[in-house]
Amino acid sequence: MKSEPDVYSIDDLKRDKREPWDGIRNYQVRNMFRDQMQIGDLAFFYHSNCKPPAIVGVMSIVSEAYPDPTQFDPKSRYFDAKSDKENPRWLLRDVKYKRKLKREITLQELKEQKKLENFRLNQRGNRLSVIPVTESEWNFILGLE
DNA sequence: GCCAACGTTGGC
DNA sequence: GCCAACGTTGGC
Repeated sequence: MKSEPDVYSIDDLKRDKREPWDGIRNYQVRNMFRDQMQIGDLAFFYHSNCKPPAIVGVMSIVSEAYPDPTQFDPKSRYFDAKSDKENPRWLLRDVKYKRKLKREITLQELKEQKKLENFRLNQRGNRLSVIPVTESEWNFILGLE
């Protein structure tokens, strides 16, 4: 799961311990939140749009999917005037801090790994901010730590 | 700052 | 339903 560190970083999550992962405005990600995730699932925290982009920590999914309140807040940058309270368009899940990696695993390093050729993060043009990770990819990446 | 690779919007 | 124009993401 990607976040820009100057907006919300792994250290922010370490401080907050638990946080709603709000601001998702992409239908594919919305559907993943709704259908694919389960409470207890683990996720990597990825710092995007920074130097260097890297996987920096591990967190867990700790809630079911529920409506993202920022879509109804006109003051929020994530406000969506077309969303309806009766039928909310955007969902989120709460995540909980688990740990920081012992060291950052940079995108560059991930791209150098033959075993991660098919990893979605490594594929060009991939702009999804939440990306599925297979169990073998997960274990391999943790082995790089 | 550039730009590739999307996703979204809206006219037709 | 098509597609041009526009907006966004995010690596570089």
